[in-house]
Amino acid sequence: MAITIRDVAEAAGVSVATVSRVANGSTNDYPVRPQTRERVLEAIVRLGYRPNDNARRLLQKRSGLIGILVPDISNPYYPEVARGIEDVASANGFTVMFCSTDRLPEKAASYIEALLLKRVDGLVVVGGGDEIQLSESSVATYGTKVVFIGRPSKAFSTVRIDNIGAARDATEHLLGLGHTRIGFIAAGTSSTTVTERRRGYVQAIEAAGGAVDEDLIVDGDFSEAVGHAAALRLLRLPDPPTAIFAANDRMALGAMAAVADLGLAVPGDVALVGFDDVPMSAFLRPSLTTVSVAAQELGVRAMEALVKDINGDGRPGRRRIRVATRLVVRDSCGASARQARGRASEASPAV
Amino acid sequence: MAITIRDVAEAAGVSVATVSRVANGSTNDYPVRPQTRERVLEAIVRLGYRPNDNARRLLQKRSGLIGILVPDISNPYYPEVARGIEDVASANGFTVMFCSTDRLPEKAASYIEALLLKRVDGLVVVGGGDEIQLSESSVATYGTKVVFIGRPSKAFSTVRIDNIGAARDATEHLLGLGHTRIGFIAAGTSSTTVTERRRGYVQAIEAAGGAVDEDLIVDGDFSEAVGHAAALRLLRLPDPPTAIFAANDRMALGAMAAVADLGLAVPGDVALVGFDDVPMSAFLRPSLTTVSVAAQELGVRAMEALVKDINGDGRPGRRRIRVATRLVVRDSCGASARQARGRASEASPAV
DNA sequence: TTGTAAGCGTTATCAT
DNA sequence: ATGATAACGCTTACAA
Repeated sequence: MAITIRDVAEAAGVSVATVSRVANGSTNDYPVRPQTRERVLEAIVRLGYRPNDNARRLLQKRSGLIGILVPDISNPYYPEVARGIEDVASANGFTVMFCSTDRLPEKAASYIEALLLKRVDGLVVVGGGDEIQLSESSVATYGTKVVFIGRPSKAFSTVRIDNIGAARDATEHLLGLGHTRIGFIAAGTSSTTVTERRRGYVQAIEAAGGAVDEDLIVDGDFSEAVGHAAALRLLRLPDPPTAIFAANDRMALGAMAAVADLGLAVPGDVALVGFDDVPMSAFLRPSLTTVSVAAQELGVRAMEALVKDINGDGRPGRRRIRVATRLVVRDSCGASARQARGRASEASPAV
Repeated sequence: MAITIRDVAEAAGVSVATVSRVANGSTNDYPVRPQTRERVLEAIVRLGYRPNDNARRLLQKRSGLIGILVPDISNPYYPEVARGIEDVASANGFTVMFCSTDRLPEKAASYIEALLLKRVDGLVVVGGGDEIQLSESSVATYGTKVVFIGRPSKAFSTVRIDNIGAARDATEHLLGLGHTRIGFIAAGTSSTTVTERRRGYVQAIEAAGGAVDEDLIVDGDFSEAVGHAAALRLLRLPDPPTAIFAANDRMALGAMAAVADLGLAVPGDVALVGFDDVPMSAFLRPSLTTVSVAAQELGVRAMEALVKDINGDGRPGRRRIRVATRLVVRDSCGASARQARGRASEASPAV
């Protein structure tokens, strides 16, 4: 039904081999007489011919495909990571397939299966938790190279941030501001990202000689709604926290709303710190103090490692790549309280 | 190098045809003796065999692939649309390839080319502007079915919202609240989405007997940063607007920050209305009044149309599908000013 | 410089 | 119920 290489060959009066040679002119500098090349090119354009990628990939070892598995496409953090991956992938001639598991085991499994079926050359698994089951052997069968971002693994290469250290820093920052009761809004227990951030939180408190009050740690997922509910619960405690550390920015936004809904102020009544530094966070008012993770860089580093593994002729290196984080101190934590206070009081008389 | 159907056949002591039959047991109820099937299945599992999708697709007419082109993956609106597409795509056995053009013509062109090369069965183009050049003929060559979401087309099916009407409603809402000077933060001129929203804004003002002040219309892209800058410019005008209508929620967030940065209050000094109703908007304080567009439904409807076109045996219908929008009145416009005021004053005495 | 032909890994058609 | 074998559309030795 569609235009094939044979149609072009016939139209140009040459063999299919010649057509193939000029069609791949970019990657292949096989000698073809200019005049012939011209004729073939003309036929290609006239007929609108495009080589069938399936056929082409069939006899090459590579599919040229990279699969990306993210837990939740609606979290603005993941698109940033994806962009980093995407940039270096396309720079290296790979096409990216982006799949969101919604943290559902069945969806994750079916995507992994589909990607393996498609013989992706590489697989990037970003975050997520137990829902993702990826055996080393299943991936090894077809030599698929794998790299994890933000999740641990003994078997595969990983690109990670120091969640524990970053969370400890954030918590210490709050501690340093004089807070002793600091709430922590976690996000499930399945994801190591969160358990690590939680550990950092605990470490900081214990290092400061404090005792961890389990009432101050409340579970969530990663959404605004749950952050809102969690903060509400925290703030209605008999002895509520004076600061809240949320495991991600979206939940921090929810928490910020909860504080306002209770007639309280950030950071005056409740100091707030998030995690991720998604684009919106700088534009909240008060602007959100948060841990900046250079999401795009995570993607870049991961894909760079993948490209090396794919092009490399042996078994993949089990790389352990670390990307630095940075606590971005803005207004929500109260460290710059004077300025924030100033702004707020300016606002009051107006209307 | 990898396990092929022949390896399995040999291991199980059967022909490749038999292996193929049991490997496709799900879609194919060809009779195979249970005992034989068992043996083959065992070999498949033991060897970790997975049929090569390229080879398989090569002799079927369909690729089973759907391409999605979005302008900007970091805008939380698009992932919602993508999820709608994704859901019905996978329910119908299609795999989705998600591509973000970043509004760059070269990126768009190269993605389109790659998707056509891959013989995607369907292509969903979401939003975007001039950067996307898609000729009817290039797509027709391989029978690729196309549907546009939120962008007009004579040639292809479209799923759209009534941008003009929705923007008019939003503006009229502001007008009804007593505002006469209403700023509009646009977002480039290339996207019809924005030109239409702008037209609705203009229509509402003119219908109310007002004159459109070009100074009150300021250009932007779709980001928070630009919304912030645009609002700043608007509010520093000699005769600043008392209300601002932003062409999307991210810019509205930026505008909200700008208002606060000038020591003013939303909605007291400046009423604010956005467009999209992304998840965050309900959790801003004041919560953002915005036009809810049911992004997911857009995706669902588009993909449903695509599935019909792909399965349908003829040329695709040029469908014109409309999805309703709804103005979600929250606090930022001041319509529920009393409550909002109440909350704010509760907040003041606290610390 | 160009053409011929042998695969690539499947599925589908036809025998058996 | 099972097995040969011919495609599918392409690239690439190898021949010419």
